[in-house]
Amino acid sequence: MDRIALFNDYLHRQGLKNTSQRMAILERFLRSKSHYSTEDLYLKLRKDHPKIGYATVHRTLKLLAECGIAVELNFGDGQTRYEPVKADQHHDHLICTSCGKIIEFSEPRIENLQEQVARQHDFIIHSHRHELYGQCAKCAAENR
Amino acid sequence: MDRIALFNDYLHRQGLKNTSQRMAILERFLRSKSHYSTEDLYLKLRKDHPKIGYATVHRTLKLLAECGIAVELNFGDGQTRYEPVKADQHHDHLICTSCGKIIEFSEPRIENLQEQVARQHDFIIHSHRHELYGQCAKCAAENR
DNA sequence: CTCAATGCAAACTATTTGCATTCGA
DNA sequence: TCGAATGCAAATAGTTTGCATTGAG
Repeated sequence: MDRIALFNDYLHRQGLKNTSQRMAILERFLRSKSHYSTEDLYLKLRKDHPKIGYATVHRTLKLLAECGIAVELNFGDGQTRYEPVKADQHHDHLICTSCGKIIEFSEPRIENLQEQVARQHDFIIHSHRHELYGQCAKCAAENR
Repeated sequence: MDRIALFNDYLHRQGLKNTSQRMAILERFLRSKSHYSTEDLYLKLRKDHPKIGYATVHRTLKLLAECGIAVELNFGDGQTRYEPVKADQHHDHLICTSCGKIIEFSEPRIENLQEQVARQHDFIIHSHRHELYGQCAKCAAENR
């Protein structure tokens, strides 16, 4: 089941409605390569769908996060970002604090260790956030 | 050098001044066992120092973060929290999304893997954030 | 038809800032 | 004395909400 079907399914189960706005937002969101703040996505959508309001984008992103299609990310700059969940390839982030570049990484050995830690504390992990902040090669070279 | 001396030193190097408010804030902050939001700390301080303003607490916490005495934490609830850095024992967090309980953990093997990942991407890590969200044993039992 | 969704503007919340006054060095 | 710090109030920024209208089922 693809994510569009999954969303429709979720809406139906919750007694919510499938609107053209929601579809447009989801569709555009899924095409994203990077991380969208509500505003980013709102601005992108304006081009093809100038009538979609900011609040609708915001509410739809919340919905997508609820049903597991999106994850909320918070890099500490006071902006919440959303990114499509790829069930098959979980990843975390390296964030360059100089240029803002975001690199994705995934490291199964870290995930394993997380599970070990959780078990030690009788804790059941539902999600996690793992971000490494620093400088990318380019910025490190420039600031020399 | 303890952290009070370290702060004084930092202030002096930056041409800033050591005030009674800053000392009171630092002192109270260091006694904290948990994580303070600006407001938390402001309220605690009101008892003994009713004249200290919110903005001063906020600005001092920023200063403490700058000089490495505090770290900013962001658990995604829209509140920035600060916690004293313990140079000797870095740790990350397990956060119960049911009761809000926060458990600290540290796992050197994860830190090592982080370094490996960074190296692979020509990245220099300055700091990181690693949080595991889920349910603690108690909440998991209750919600059954 | 009915109730959820939308779009707009207004409300909120946490954070940050401007400024007159106070105070440390 | 001089510039930094303070406390207050006001400004911002991001997020969320109320409500009249629209539209899906």
